[in-house]
Amino acid sequence: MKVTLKKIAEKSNVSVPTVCRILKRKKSSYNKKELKVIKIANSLGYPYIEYYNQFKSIQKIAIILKLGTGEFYSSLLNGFIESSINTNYQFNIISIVKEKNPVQKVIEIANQYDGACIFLTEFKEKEYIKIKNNTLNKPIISIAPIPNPVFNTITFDSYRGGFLTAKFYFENGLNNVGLICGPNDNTEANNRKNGFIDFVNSNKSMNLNWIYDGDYSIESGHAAFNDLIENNIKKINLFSCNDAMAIGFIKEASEKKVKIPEEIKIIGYDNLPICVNMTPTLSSIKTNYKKLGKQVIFTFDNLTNKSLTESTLSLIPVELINRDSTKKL
Amino acid sequence: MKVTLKKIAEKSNVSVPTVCRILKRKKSSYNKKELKVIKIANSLGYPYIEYYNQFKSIQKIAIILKLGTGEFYSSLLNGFIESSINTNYQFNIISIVKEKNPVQKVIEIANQYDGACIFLTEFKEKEYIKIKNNTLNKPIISIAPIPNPVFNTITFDSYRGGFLTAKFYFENGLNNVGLICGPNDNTEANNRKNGFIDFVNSNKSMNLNWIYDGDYSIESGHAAFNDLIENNIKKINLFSCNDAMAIGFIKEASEKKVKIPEEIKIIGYDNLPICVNMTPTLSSIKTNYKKLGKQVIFTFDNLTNKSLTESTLSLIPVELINRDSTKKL
DNA sequence: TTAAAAATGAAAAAAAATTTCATTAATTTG
DNA sequence: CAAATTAATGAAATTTTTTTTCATTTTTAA
Repeated sequence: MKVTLKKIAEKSNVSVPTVCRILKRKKSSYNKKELKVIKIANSLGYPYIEYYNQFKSIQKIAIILKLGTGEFYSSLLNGFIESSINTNYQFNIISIVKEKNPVQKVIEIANQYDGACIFLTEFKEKEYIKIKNNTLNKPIISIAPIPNPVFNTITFDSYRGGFLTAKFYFENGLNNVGLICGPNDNTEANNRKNGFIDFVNSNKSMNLNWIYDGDYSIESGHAAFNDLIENNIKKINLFSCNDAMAIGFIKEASEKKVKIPEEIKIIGYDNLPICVNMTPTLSSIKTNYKKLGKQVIFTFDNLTNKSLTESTLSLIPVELINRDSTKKL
Repeated sequence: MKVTLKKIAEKSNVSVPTVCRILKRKKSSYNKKELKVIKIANSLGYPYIEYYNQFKSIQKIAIILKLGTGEFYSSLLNGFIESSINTNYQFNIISIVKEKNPVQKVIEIANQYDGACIFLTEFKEKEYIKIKNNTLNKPIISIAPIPNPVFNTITFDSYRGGFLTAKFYFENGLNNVGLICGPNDNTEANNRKNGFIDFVNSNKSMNLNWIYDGDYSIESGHAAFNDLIENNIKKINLFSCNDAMAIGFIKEASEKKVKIPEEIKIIGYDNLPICVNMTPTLSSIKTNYKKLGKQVIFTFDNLTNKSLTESTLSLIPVELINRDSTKKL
């Protein structure tokens, strides 16, 4: 049923004109009676309440992702939230898992908010186009890269991250390298891998002697170590495409008494807080999610203020943090 | 400006009556033209659109917390999200940090959603009462315990967790115990501590030989270890009120070549995924956040279906997971 | 090709919101 | 403390918005 002033008036024991006046008048402070009427109107769901519109400068943005366990998600979300402090943006984190129709769900959510920031690595061009066509006028940003971005995309320079890792080994005379890949349908994981491989291939002195296909999980880090041993490789310098797999790898190595960094060196990706509380501490590629969030907010400002332009791809730089897992001996 | 059918009609090149008919009619499927009108109405912010009301069975609940880094938050949120799969509830995670007036912020957020679930450990009775008085009719649940709950509160049986830990040491003949506390203004942390202390005090054979005041951070785990060494304690069985401090403690012990569990045994709290990927693996109190989420949803169902009753306190049981950090030698 | 059904917009009707205005209540001033 | 001023209120009138009626047009089905 539609909410009318009449109903609000009845509930609050004042006349319709009084309700009308209270709800449409903008004031800096409201007395008890006015607040009572406003509350009743709000609880009935009356849509035109100036009192609430006064605070409406805040943009509610949906951060849509597939949440999982592990420190990565806390770091990601925490950086994002930090970037929104003292801005007009309020980030609402919404996790979609096991949805029959995730595209439809994203469309519904985006339409309910003032904008959306999507981090769904399994979406491809087709899915994004469908979202775009059904969310007219909503500012939408993606933070998961795809080869041909439909929306403005802001992501880390993953290729550069992989590249820096290989470069580090090269510059330290460590030419015998190996790679633990992430999910191969994940563009970002592929970029990390490609940056590493491209550097190695461009330097004749370097040799990529082992590759393992992981899936970003700690368990695939365990499996990676066991695969390495089965292949009888004793000394190697590794790049794990995320920290979780590196953590699993180190745990397994520690149990099997294989020494890191003496025998095997390893560099992870994400620079999770746990990196400094492992033994050995884990070298990793640092991605600054607060920086990413700031760029997202900057882009939202441009999207809402100006007209929608072509979808650009912004790459936030990353850096290698050198710790004990790659210590020189 | 108020959105009227006239404006929608102008934008979509149809007459006012046609717009009216499209927006008020409930249908199972809509043709292209109808969808166009609905989209324009929606983009202009017209509030009475049946199309959207059809999906409105979904309850949007705000999960309000102070997000931080570390695996704990991922585990918490992930359990919550999992519990909402295939229900009528959509959880929206909103982190409030560095707010000048967090109480006012919570009130605003709660009023914008169909309900709220608050996890703000620094709030006390006074704050909750203010929230209650300004969010008439909104179902609100707290998952942070306070001594005298204002809202329905659902939380883990932290006291029991501490109790179980002490009991475990006692049953294994380990009577020389110590404690790393959490923030002392945090009711839940105090409950964990009290459960442990109360069991120890009720058993004359047990001795609480060392207490350290931590703050839940990894760093305070480092500090705790150094304090233990300064006090010249070599052998002890510890309960750390969360995993993060236990992780910091173990890291510091490993650097200083103090062996766990040979010299010191330690049990954490939260059972984070990292527990099984540390060396040694960390014994911990397991809190099942999916269970907690299910109970929250169950309570929401009761709050919305029936009238608001007194605020009850539900305690979800916890269990001790025994791993290498407390291994018998 | 024709008949029936559906969709449309002009006009009318109904409903809702807003303004006017006289009355009453509250506050300020002498 | 009383008079004067100001503010708040609701009935009635007015305006705006929504909804229905109905004749016409368009689409679909036979």
